[in-house]
Amino acid sequence: MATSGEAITVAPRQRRKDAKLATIVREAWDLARRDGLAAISLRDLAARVDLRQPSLYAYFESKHDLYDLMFADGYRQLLAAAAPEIAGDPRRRLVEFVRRLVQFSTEDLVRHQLLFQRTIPGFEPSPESYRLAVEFYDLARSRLAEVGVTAPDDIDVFSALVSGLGHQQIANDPGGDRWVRQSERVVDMFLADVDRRRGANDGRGTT
Amino acid sequence: MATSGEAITVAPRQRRKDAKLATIVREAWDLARRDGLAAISLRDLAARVDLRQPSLYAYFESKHDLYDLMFADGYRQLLAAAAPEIAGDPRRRLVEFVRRLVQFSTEDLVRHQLLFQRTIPGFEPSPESYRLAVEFYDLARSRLAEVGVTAPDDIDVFSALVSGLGHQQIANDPGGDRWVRQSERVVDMFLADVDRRRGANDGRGTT
DNA sequence: TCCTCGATCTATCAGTGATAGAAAATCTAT
DNA sequence: ATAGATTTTCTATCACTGATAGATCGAGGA
Repeated sequence: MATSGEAITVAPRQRRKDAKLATIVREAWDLARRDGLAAISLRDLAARVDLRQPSLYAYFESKHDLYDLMFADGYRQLLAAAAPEIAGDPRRRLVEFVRRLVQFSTEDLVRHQLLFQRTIPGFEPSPESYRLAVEFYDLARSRLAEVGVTAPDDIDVFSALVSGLGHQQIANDPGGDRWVRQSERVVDMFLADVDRRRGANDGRGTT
Repeated sequence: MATSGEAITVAPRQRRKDAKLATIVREAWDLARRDGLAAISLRDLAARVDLRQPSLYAYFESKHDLYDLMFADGYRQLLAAAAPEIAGDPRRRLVEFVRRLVQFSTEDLVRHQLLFQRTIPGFEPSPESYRLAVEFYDLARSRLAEVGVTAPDDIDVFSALVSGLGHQQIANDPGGDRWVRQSERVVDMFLADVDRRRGANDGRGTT
């Protein structure tokens, strides 16, 4: 009675605030998609959630703080898109993982900019938000480990391949699949290279 | 006398204006590197070139137009960095070409953002500036043709590899060489993949 | 029922890009 | 050399931005 009483009485205010904050973040994404990430107007945003502009500061401390909320939200979306288990052998799991990442990039330009490009002057994710990013990179590393890739250089090269596919896709064929469909080829190319180098110095390759 | 007279009399005004415009663009890059691309203040910029803010509008029509001048300037820098001839066989020439591109990206974050990322809301390069970008991509295509790569899919994959190296380098190791030094490996990986696929359908690969 | 404190408001600030129109500087031609 | 024309720069101002101060309102707990 005592504990549940406390929890319930504290809840309603906090619950409404959390719900409204979620609405704010959702509308902020919508505005960003319409006008551009840096062009979000707090007055526009406030109007969309039935508030005046200064009232927003009850939900975040600054515009950068709003970007931080969106950053964390974006990485949660990424984890939700990338984490679900995939059936099949490790190679196939890696291919599908890559395909999901490139697909994720192409779905939302401004989300891609906020998560993967340093596009807002002065913005840096908070430690709490950054933890979500690290969580994602750990997930990627584990997918790679499943196919036996653990060397830092190999991981660096792999990260470049994936980010390159995503970047080209969104920059030159937004909404299409011109680079998404290269996912399997690029993974095979990468795995063949790792194999070839593991097979060792047969003359070319590493100097 | 007549023609040279005309040319000389018209020149001084235009020459001074061109020189001042060059100064403005140079100072704009400097401000962008300090404060961020989107955070350039026209009043700050004007103060640096001994003008008041409205006077800048004699040199460009809007802030987007300033970005366009910087965009063109950036691609001229890229062409200057990438175009010089390279000695050696085609493969070596391609490796060095890629190394130069990745190096170019890492040298200047905001330049990379303006040239390769759609970071300024609403900004699109003018046809005249875009022509410089096309010129660069033609140069890249010719380097690829030298090693026998002309298929659109191959070019797409190559572009993803290079942009991925540049992106990771500037995002995660600005000023360093963690991805720059993977240039040769990535080119060899790519060429081996093209060869392997040219060697044809030995069971895996294309479906 | 009172009263506290959280939520929202109005009013205002300095700074932004952009425009209008006056003043100053420079070149051209008589 | 001087008058006229043109270019360049200026001051003053606009609407809009993110942010802050302080008053007002309203729901929750005693």
